[in-house]
Amino acid sequence: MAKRVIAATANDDLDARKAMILEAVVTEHIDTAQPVGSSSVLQSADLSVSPATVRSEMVALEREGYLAQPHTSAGRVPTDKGYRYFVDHLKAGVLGRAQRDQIEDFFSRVRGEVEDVLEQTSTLLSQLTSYTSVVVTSGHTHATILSAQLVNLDARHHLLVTVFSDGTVLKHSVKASFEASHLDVAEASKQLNALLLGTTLESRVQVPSRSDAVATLVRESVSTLHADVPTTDDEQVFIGGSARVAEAFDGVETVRKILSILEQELLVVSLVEDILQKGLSVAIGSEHGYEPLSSCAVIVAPVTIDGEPIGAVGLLGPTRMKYPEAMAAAEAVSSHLTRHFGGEDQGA
Amino acid sequence: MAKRVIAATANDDLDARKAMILEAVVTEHIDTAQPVGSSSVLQSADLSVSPATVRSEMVALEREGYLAQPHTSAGRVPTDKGYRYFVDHLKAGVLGRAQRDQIEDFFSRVRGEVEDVLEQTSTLLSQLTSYTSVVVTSGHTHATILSAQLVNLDARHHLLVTVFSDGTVLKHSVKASFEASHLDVAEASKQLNALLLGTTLESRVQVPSRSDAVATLVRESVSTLHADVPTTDDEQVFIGGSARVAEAFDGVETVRKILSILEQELLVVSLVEDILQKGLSVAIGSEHGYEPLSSCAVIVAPVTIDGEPIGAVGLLGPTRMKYPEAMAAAEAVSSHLTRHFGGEDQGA
DNA sequence: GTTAGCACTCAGTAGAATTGAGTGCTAATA
DNA sequence: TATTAGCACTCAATTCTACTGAGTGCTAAC
Repeated sequence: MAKRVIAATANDDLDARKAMILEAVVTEHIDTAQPVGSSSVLQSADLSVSPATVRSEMVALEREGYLAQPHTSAGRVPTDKGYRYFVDHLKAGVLGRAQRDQIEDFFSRVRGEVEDVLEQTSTLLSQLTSYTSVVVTSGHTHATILSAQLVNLDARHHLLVTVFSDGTVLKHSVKASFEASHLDVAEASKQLNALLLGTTLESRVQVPSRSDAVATLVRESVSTLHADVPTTDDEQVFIGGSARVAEAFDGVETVRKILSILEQELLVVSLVEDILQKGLSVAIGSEHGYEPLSSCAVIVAPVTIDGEPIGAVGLLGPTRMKYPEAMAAAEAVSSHLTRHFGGEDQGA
Repeated sequence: MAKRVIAATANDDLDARKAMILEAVVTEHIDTAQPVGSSSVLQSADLSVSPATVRSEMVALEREGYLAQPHTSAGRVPTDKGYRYFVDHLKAGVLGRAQRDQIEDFFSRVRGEVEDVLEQTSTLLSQLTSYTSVVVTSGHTHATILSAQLVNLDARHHLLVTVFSDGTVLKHSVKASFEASHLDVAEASKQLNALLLGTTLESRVQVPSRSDAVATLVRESVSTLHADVPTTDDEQVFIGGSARVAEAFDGVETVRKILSILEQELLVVSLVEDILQKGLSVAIGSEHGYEPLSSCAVIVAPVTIDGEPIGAVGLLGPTRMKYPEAMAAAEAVSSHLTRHFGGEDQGA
């Protein structure tokens, strides 16, 4: 009875041999998707012990929650905790020469609007890894307005077009409460530009309180603009390789569930942001709070400008995903993106 | 030998009884996804004949290519040709009360930018039908420019923001070949606006040939703007309910293939446009030229403004999809959309 | 032209037997 | 005390067989 004093759950570190065995199980299982038995462990790890020893170690690993057994007479499968240990003790993964080249090549070629670049990046990342990729941009609430312009569509409909310092352009249709003349709209446009120049979406601006047509237009425009912020925050989501979901997971129902989650962009954004906020770069199984995704692992890497986070790239795969490669790819792409948007200037 | 003179493949119409049998097989198969036997035909169609008679009719229908037999001792399954006949002889499908209400409700509520409306419409259509929906807008090459503005980002980078009569806003980053002063940019902006006002993306405009900074900026801006047209034509694609693919088709590989096709937006656009061009509202199996989608049926319905096609809504499902409901839904939504963008004005 | 009757076909299912990968336990060993 | 060989045991997966039954095509009679 007194024996049970040894290693409970407190100690998070495994002795060398257990660690090797765990690693062997994880890599093997990632490779084959099959439960791993004691003898296959011996083939991949070079331990000079017998299967029996490995078995007893595996019993211990199972007791400590790193491994699990699908059924009595099967090999072991890593638990989320097992994967976590594996990921935490990963030596910085290397990227294949080919992939490195592909990334270099991509970033030396891309041109065009930010949105296009991000969309293509998403495809790239997915091709690199064979997992579904996600590229999100956080709202540009910090960007300042470079230009605001009110364009007349018809008698009561106008379009407020705002250009931000980060190059994004927002449009908002403004339905006026009255019919305004072209001249009024032009004047309102001028005033809006002056008023909003240099402010951010979160700034409070002093709107004119007069009740004439122009002032009313200005007020209505500003309130339309600011009303938008709390709801959407204007994040954007680009998903690449959603078809990969069908490869990586089995079971129609699982595939359906994951796809339908990917369709909900807001959810994807908050998922990614949650993970980043927790300071993780990988969320395995249910480490993020979303049970519907508990059979997934999500890798994220932030994209920054001047140290400020402006978005993130992510990968979504099964918990048995190829962490080293996938993490390396995500990191490489995110840092290239960071560089791309930071030092913008290598174009012809 | 001389007997074989009767009905070859020429005649496209079936006698009443064959038609009833075919219809019974199609509806039954759509319902159950199973091959349909002679006796179940008799249950759904009210023919006062024996199974044996039905069988011999089915042999004929098979010979003429409307039905097929998965294997000798199974019931019959409709061929694409069978579905085609079914669809062509469909009495105008009715929409359920609930769905009608849902559509009404949706269109009475939607607000906001065109893009948002279309995206939500796509979701709506998918929910209505449980199929994957596609909403595409054809390029707005016919829309005229209401406003063009050049905004200074940094020394050499400018953003050309164009507002079109249809409410779309385009942005193009212009990399200048030299550093321009703020004043030059402002002047160029003014000239661009004057120059482009009222033109379309396809118009030829007379650019200034002087070699000063402003004129060069103008030239570079215009060429950037026009360079964009032939490649992208600026169609947009909104896909709703891609998760439905996993429900509607079985076989991981099929699902994967279809998903990966849906990811290629250009392909989707041309698919939809091809079908419309052929004057079809449904393309069954390989009636469109895309073999990868030969297990699908695609329903399309155009969206117009003043008779001009400005886009389309579509549904993608298995060939055994619920044509009457799906077609009715697509039509209802497309006509609501048409009305929504035509008579824009029911807002508060 | 229609139908009853019948032999036939063949996917699907269920059960039984077999296989084999892998385990846990125990007793011997270093 | 840690390791190991040996062995009985477990249980998913596979294979085989037999059987079922839905559905056919054909033929001969109506």
